[in-house]
Amino acid sequence: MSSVPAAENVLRLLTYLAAHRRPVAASAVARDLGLPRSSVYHLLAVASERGFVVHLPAERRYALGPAAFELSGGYASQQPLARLGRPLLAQLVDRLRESGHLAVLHGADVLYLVEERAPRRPSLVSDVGVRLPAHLTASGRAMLAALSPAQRRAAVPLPLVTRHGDPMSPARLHAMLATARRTGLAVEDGEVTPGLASMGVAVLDRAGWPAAALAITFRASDDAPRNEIASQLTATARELERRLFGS
Amino acid sequence: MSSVPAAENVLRLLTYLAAHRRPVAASAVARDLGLPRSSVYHLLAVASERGFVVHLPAERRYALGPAAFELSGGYASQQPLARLGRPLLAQLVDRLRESGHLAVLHGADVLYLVEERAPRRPSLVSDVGVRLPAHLTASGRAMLAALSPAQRRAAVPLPLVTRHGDPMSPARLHAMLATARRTGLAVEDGEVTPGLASMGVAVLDRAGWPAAALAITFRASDDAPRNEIASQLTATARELERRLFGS
DNA sequence: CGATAGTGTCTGATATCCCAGACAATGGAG
DNA sequence: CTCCATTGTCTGGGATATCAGACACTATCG
Repeated sequence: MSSVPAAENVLRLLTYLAAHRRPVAASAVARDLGLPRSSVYHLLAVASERGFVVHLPAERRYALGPAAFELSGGYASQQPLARLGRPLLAQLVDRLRESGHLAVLHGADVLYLVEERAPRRPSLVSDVGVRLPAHLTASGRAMLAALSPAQRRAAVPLPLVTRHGDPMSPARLHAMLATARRTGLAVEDGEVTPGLASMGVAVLDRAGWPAAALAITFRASDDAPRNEIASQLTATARELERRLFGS
Repeated sequence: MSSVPAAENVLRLLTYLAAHRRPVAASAVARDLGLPRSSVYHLLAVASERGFVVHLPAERRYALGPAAFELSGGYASQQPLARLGRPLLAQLVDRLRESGHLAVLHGADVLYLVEERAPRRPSLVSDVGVRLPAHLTASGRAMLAALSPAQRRAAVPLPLVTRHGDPMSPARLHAMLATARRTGLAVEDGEVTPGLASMGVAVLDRAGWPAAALAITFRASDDAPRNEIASQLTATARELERRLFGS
């Protein structure tokens, strides 16, 4: 425990609320975070005053407030990745008429920073600010492929499971990542959303570390223009690297 | 000051970082938040451990981290507005081929929750998680128009200024809001971004309070299909009301 | 290069925050 | 309706978090 426990606990509270798809009861917070109930009320009170939490008295529950949401705007401004990546991704999506996103690796997951939806395409499961396990997504695989073996071991938790909780073979992931390393392209086909496939390309920094990945999501049909997508996606990732890191 | 000052201060820290477009030095945090320097380092340390802040040693500055960004995903999930509004806005944007957004009123500002960019349209100034003064935007005007006079007085700070810092007449805003009230439509023309205009319609709850506004941004030319935009926008706002609040 | 200002880390005494617990209010089930 | 569980609010003493300050390190400027 840190030297500023109240500060740490309020951050744990926000993280907890963000992980829940529904507003949460104070007693659940106390139980799940292992904090005294009265302390939780204090934290909720101060977080409410500051706009990070809203109390829903009718439901006797708490949810994140506008100030929590607003951090995303600040993050996006401070992060060159999102700021420089967005217009490039927008152009790519306009050209290909398929939806795309920019994601970063965060622990064992990918975190989606930018999403560009193409016309007549559904909103993606990869909503901004949402996480998915890296090993299940094209973006995640592209980035994992670019890590050193030690980094990869640290990033990927065992045992591996699919999106539905079934076991997944490490050898299968290993083979996919080897292919991604060789071709520069990572793929995902129907594993996140049936009927949809994705291609991902890592955006590497000067040290070869995957700072991000760009991906395009398309219908998994036989006539999908995979070669076109692959070459445009790769060119866009290279351009983003150039803008971010110089070349 | 609250009964949990460390919790409050770490939230103030996050708010401060979110308000800065660039990473920030610890000494600036201490100075501007009026906190002891050593306390700031403690807060930054715990926020870093929890992923809410990242330290950029090369610049000797601090920025928001991925956990801060991730709160936006949680917020969007918990908020029916964003969840139910996004697909409706997506359809509207696909139909009109113009970009649109969904915003809420927060203090004197609008806060953008959802943005849908149309093909070949620029990324909007109204990036998600960003604020603009309500009185300058179509969404904000639509919502201000729907407030009671007392609520409006509380929401709109005087003196009014334009985006470039010039004075703006309260009588002019008053006239615009009266028109918006009469027609159900609020407009903004070149004031946020030269050459671009927006139309906004408020989404009212059962008590007639503006829970949100939908807006469409388009080129401010004489041949813009304003009537088409107006009727589609209004229909979408009514549908969102129906889905959120029943009718 | 040296001087200076700023950054980061650490310390410890004392003021204050945190926790356990009590009580009031509310909601739901039988 | 009563009973019980849950939610929300409040209290106060002792453990500990906080603040002022010291020191080491780093970057910049003349």
